[in-house]
Amino acid sequence: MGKYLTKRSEDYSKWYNELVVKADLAETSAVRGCMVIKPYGYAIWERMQSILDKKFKETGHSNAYFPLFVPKSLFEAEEKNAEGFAKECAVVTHYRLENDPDKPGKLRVDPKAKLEEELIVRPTSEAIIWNTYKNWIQSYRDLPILLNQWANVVRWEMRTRLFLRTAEFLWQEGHTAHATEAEAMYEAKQMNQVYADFVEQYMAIPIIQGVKSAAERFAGALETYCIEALMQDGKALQAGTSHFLGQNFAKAFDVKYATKEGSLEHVWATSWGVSTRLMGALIMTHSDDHGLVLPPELAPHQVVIVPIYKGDAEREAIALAVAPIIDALRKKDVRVHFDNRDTHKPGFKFNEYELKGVPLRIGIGPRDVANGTVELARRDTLSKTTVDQSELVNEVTKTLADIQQQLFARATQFRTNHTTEVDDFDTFKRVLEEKGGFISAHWDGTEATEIAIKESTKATIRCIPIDGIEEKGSCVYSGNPSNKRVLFAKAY
RNA sequence: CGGGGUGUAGCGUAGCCCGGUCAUCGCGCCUGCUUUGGGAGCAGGAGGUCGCAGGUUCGAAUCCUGCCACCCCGACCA
Repeated sequence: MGKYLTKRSEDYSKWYNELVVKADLAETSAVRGCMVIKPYGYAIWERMQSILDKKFKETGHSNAYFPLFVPKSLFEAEEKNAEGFAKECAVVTHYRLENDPDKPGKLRVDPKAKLEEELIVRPTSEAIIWNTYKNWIQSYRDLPILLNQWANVVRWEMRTRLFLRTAEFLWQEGHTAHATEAEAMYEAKQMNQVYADFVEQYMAIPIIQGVKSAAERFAGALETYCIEALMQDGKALQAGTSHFLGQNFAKAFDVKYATKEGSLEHVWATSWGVSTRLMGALIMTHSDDHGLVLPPELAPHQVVIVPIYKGDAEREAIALAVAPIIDALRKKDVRVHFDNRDTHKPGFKFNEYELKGVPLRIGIGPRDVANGTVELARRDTLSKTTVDQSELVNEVTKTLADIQQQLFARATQFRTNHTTEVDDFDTFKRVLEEKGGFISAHWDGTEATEIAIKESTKATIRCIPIDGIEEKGSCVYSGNPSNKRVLFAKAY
């Protein structure tokens, strides 16, 4: 176990926070419940952004930007949405400070500068966007509108945690308007699939696609599609959601279009988003007691080269030997970093890059220069091999692909081992307590049962899997008939 | 917002019950020499309004009151 980290089994929560800080990803900000994302953490987020952005463009979307502030009257227009977020809104009430006459050198809020209407700092942008769409849509010719925005949002949570639940977070939110219900439904499902592909193929995190129960549904949605992942401590994490909003927002903001036939109809809507919470999923899925483990597809540096030398002469000789290696790797689009700092020893660097999760490390010293070899070390297995320099590029690209695949396989195996089919409530409680993970069980479909189970066990329905098999059974709690299993878990 | 806990150097901490050479130790940082294939060693050095504000006292990191911040557990949540 790494000497920087607390053993996971003892206190996962502390382990996670320490890891985030030690791996130089983020720290707690002076602002309550917010976080500072540090350069290394942000570099990972940028990789996610660029990959997702490309996928959004490929599915016909464009980026745009809408205001941070939402006038209260707009915010409250869609009642369910407003009610859902009301308890966690930051509100701007004034627009000016002045010198405090009682405390020299201090400022106070100028009471004369009270806003006539309060501004809500967006917790999500449906309201401000649909108020804008109203002006953009008159005819079926104006549809569909397929927009995404990269933005920050604020939700004044009671308790916060780096990456998983911060008062301010970064995300993307897609907001689309369609002429027909079928089109909007297709869009909502399509974007959930985009998320699923991204998280599995790039982040190497296996997910379950499903729909939310009514109680867990997004405020204002008719259907919420989601991807659910399982963390190493046996708790579930909602990694992304895509909502079919029906005509709720169109009705609330009076957005109608003229059909080909000349009638006026409300438009159909979707919204979908993933956030910096995905960083939390990444950390909690792959990391071990030596630190972060990054899948090669996301790692800002896929390979780090650490030189080993005594004195300036050796240092220069190794730099000369390294130069063609870097060139060859970059030609194959491998993101490679040569850490030639003279201020830290090799052993220190080895540990530093393990902590930061760099997938592959190349060590090269005088011995290697003489033999035409390098030492290649894998982060995921911590194994080391000696590789001929002539074979290096092939070996690196092959190994990176293998690491990507192995991480996914390992996480999938973990989830399989921690998914339990259960048919009676005593077993349900025992499995949840002793083993954790997903519990696949029959549910009678009522909110009353869902609430009762939650109150008794703290487990919630994470999703109703979309590829679930029809199967006759009886509800694990009420015994009433059910035709499909759903996934329960304790969640973040 | 309810319950519990913690605030001492950049980080982690001892001291607090029992007020008085107690501001302790480790990491990190700086300088020099030796080192460099898994977190270097030795020597020297810098760094602190003991969370903030009051109070008690001859004297407060220590006792009392109030406030603030953070962490954990609830409720809430991407």
